[in-house]
Amino acid sequence: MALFLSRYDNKVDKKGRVSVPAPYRTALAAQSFPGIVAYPSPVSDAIECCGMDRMERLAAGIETFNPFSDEFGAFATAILSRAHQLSFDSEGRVVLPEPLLSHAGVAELATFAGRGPVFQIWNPDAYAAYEREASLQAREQAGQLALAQQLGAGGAT
Amino acid sequence: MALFLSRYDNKVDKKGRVSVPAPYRTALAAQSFPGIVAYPSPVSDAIECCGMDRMERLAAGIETFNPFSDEFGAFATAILSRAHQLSFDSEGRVVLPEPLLSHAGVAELATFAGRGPVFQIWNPDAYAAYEREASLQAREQAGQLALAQQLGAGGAT
DNA sequence: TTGACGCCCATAAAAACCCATGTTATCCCA
DNA sequence: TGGGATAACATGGGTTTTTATGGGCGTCAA
Repeated sequence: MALFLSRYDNKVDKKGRVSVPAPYRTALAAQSFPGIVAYPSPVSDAIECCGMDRMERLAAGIETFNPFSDEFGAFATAILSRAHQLSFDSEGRVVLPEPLLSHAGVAELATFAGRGPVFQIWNPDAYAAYEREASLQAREQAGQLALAQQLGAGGAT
Repeated sequence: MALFLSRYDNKVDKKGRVSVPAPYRTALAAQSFPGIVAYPSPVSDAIECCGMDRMERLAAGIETFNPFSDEFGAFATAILSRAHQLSFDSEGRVVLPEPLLSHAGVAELATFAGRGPVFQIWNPDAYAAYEREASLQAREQAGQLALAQQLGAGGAT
C-alpha cells in the first residue's frame, strides 16, 4: 500500500504545473497508472489525492452493492465526477485543473500534506490554520483522555 | 475495469455528433467493440453509457439470476431493450439517437459526467441542478460522512 | 431526389513531451 | 574528514502532438 508522509511546499508555475514530491512518486511507483487521482476533499478546503488503484477499489467496492443505489449515486456525484486523472510528465509534475485549484484556494504555492493512504494539497495559509486548530484539538482530547483514565482507574469518588 | 472520472462539456454539431472525451476513449480502448453502449438512465434524466463488456456482463446476469420474477432482471431487461450500440468515427465521436437526446433533453451542448464503471450525458443545466441537489443531500446524510471518512482515513490502498 | 450515414480532411486551441538550469543533497576518495 | 565530483530534484520554457470541432464528398436506401 502506498503511504504518504511529511509535508512539502512546491511552486505552481504559470502553466499550472506542480512537482509531486519525489517520495510520493516513489510510493506510487507500483501503481497501474503513472500519475494521481485528485478530487475536492468532501470535508476540507483541500485537494485530496491518491493512486489509481485506490480509486478503482473504492468504485468497484461500492458498485458491487447496486449501481443505482442512493449511496453509489452520492459517491459518484460527489467524488467520481469531480475526480481528475492527472498523469506525471517526464519530470514528475501534474497539472491541477482549475476547479480543484479554486476549491482549495491554491494559487502559486501548494502545500502537500501526507495523510497515510492519501495526501492533500492545500493553500499554505489555510493549511497553517488547519494544523494549528488540529493540534489544539488533539491536546484537548489528550487531556480528556488522561482525565478519563484517571477517573476510571482511581477509586470511586 | 474501465473507470470513468471527471466532467466535460462537449458540443453536439448539426449532424448530431459529439466527441467522447479522450480519457473515456482511452479507458475503453481495451474493449471488444470500438464504441459505447448508451441507454436512458432508469433513475435520472440522463443518457447512461458504458463499454460493451459491461453490457455483456449485465445480459449474462439476467440469465444467471431468476429470469422471471427477479426485480433486477426486469430492470436489466428494460435497459437492454433501450440500449443503443454507438461506434466511434475516426475522430472519436458518436451520434446520439433521437430517443436518447429527448430523454435527457440534450440539444447543442452535452455534459459528460464520469461515474466509475459508467458515465452519463446530461443537459448542462439539468446536470448543474442535479449536482447542486446531490451535494446538499450529501451534506445532510450520515452515509456520505461515513464514505468521506473511508476515503480520507480509509483502509486498504 | 433527399436524407441518413460512413469516411476523409482542415484547423485552432489545449495538452503532452522534451530539453535546459540552478540548487540541494549525496557520495567518494584522497 | 574535508571537499570536490555526482546525482537527484524542483523549476522554467520551447516545441510537437492530441483533441475537439467544423465541413466536404460519396454511398446506400427509402
